[in-house]
Amino acid sequence: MSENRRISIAVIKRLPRYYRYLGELLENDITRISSKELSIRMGVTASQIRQDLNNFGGFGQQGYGYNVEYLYEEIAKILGINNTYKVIIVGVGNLGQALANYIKFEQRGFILKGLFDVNPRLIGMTIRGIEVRDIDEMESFIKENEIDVAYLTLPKTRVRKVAEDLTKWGIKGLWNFSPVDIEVSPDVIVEDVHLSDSLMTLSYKINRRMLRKEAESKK
Amino acid sequence: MSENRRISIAVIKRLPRYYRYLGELLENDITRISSKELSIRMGVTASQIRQDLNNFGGFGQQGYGYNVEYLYEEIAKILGINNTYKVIIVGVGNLGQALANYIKFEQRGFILKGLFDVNPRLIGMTIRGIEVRDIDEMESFIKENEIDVAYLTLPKTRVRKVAEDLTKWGIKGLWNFSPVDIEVSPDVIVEDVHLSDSLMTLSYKINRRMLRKEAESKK
DNA sequence: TAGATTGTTAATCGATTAACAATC
DNA sequence: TAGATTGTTAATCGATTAACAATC
Repeated sequence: MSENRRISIAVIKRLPRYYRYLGELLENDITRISSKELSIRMGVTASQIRQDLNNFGGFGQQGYGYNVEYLYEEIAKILGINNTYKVIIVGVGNLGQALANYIKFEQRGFILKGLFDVNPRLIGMTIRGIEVRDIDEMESFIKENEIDVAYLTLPKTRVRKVAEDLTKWGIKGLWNFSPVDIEVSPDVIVEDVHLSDSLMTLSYKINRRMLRKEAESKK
Repeated sequence: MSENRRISIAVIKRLPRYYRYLGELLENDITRISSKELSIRMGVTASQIRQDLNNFGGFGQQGYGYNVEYLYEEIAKILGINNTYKVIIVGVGNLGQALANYIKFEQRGFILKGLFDVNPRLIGMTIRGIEVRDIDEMESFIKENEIDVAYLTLPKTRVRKVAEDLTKWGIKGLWNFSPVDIEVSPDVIVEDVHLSDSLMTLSYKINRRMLRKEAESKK
């Protein structure tokens, strides 16, 4: 493997899925797997699996396949989920509260440290023992607690300003749930979850399916 | 345009983003836009925009560009968000509740009709005037109310069974938030929101950024 | 009309799949 | 050793970009 190979985003997006399937294999006490067998389970080509993995190193063994536990751990390392990240949530509405309660993210290394909102009715409330603070306190909080990542679950009108501030204050990553594209310095990683976009894709596909059926029934 | 051209998933996934940008243009009273100008705003090529749109029809005019409002409406039609879909949410935990409260989805045509859970403590509760029902009542409810779509926000151990049932009962689309891949008949559309996968992608990118910085500082 | 910009064909680029020598 | 399966190169396929004639 070459240390400096440019890894395409398509490959990166597939890694969590490999990780998920390997986790399931582990749960079922399966200790080894070939790219062929895994490809059948996942509905992809064996070639793609081998190509993808070999971007990061040779984790398999000729004639044997892959050791499930070893590969699982290696992918964890690649994904960086052995690290921990200190997290704040900005915007403690419905979605912010839901994410705050979702403990599975902690298992991926994302440790919730603070909650922020502008709404006086929310400020002072606690979720999982963490107090909701006024957004004015955010700068000092980030610096004192060395916050790495912010989940952005606030109204879209305020997102750009907040993202700008967070960038200034040294945030490393933003998990953005607002339906806007954030433009910040390339030093800050932005990962978007555009729920509305996802729903529109669903709408498109349902619609197309219905149109197809109509067309067929006319034949 | 050819009615039966196979549209790639990449194109479809870009449509909501076009729709979003056109909406912003409308808000700013911009009535016309060229592919060139839009490409600059969106950070893509003008060629890609024209190619994408021409999968569905010629919406522009030589020498003029595109009429923003017209194109906006046409994309809405393509996405099928002028239709309405009757929705239930299965699993009224944190995320299910958050989605139930999110009225923006209604604007996209997804009308919430029912909430279902197995937890006796949740059953009977109401959100936005909609009662949480026992999951045992789901079959009759779907048939009586002609439900089109289910949001799946229940624990992953139960998702596969529920998806199977819903398929049997004639659901058209599933918006799946569980970290599992659902396999149902091709008549049912599944759109996944894998939050955990998204978070791992964020982790990967932050990690890579840090490794790069380290490497640079050693030079 | 002249200038602008589309719709569309052709060229390029990148990602996926196939093939197979290396090797466990 | 013989069989299995990887890692990797080569071939194919599809998506993106460039170019330009058509036309408003």
